[in-house]
Amino acid sequence: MPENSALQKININKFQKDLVSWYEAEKRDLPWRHERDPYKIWVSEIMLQQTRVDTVIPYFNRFMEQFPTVESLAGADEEAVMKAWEGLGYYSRVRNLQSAVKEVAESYGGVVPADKDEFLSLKGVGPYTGGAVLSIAYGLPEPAVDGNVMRVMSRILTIWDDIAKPSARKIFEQAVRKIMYEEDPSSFNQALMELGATICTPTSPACLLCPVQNHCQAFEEGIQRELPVKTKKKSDKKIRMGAVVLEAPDGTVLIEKRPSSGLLANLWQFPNMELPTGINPRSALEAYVEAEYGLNACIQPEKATDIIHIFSHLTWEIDVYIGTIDAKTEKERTKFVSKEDLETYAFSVSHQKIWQHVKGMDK
DNA sequence: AAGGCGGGGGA
DNA sequence: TCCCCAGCCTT
Repeated sequence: MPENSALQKININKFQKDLVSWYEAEKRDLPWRHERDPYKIWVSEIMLQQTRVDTVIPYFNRFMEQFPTVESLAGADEEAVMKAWEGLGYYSRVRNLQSAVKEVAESYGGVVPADKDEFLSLKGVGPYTGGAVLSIAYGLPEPAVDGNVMRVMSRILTIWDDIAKPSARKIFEQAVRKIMYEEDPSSFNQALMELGATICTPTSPACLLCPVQNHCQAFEEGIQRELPVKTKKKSDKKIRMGAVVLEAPDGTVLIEKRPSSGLLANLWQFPNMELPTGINPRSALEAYVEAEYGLNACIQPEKATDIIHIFSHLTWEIDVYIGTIDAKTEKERTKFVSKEDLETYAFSVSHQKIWQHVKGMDK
């Protein structure tokens, strides 16, 4: 909680008016801003978690064409839903979303609950998403504290808590509650986020264009660049991977579905392994294919390409090989698919790149 | 409280 | 390079 003095310096009524009138005049035209359907607002908020607006827009439009209602998503084929999310990242979001939507269909008669406890109990709905949907779709005066809001509020009120710590969120939620514009919580919450996204940016905020400059205590003291306080995360790990595209005599290719939990859960991939140091990747892969799939692989000696893939917490360096197998034995999570069908499966981006490269070699 | 979980764009 | 993005879940 900011000290009382910080909050008391704010003329709350004027702050609300300056912020919301700026928002009404300047807000970006975004697809979900044409919608009132709580389901559609909800989907947009899930997609927007840790994901930029420009990235989300085409995914949102396609998703709404494919799954326009609670019922359509609740009844949709899981593979089709994963394919619609392919490339967007954080795939547990869509698994949880479909699970939650099914619960809405079954337990709430298909109506997204407007009750805070009920909505927050759904899978994948946390404090931010809960506040966002309840305020935007139902007009409830709940805070929706994301990274933008913490940055904006830390500057307005000079809040020095470390926003990297989970405990900080409650500080900002309480601050937002105290200045909440009860007449229009939807516009107020979205205005705080819009300000953070377009004016009150992390580095070099555009304070001279800011509609609430007069209310900003960091600007008054000239310390807007020192806020918010955020500790750095540790550097990431590097992992060397070997992957192989194996073709059967009939021209089909072996793919495998990843485990149902963990990194890139339920996405499809080519056979791959973490490479032990000091061992020939080709022979390591042949032994792996034999042990894992019971298949006798003949892998070309030269690697086809290598791919660097950077996640937020680790890096894969993938050596890619191609080869052939003489038999087709499918196991529980493997499939042999034709080259035309392959692109109907949802792959991680790194393995999409593997296929793009191998496909191009055929010419 | 800390770490896993994707991918891309901007400084 | 590093940061950060309309965060949530598990441990």
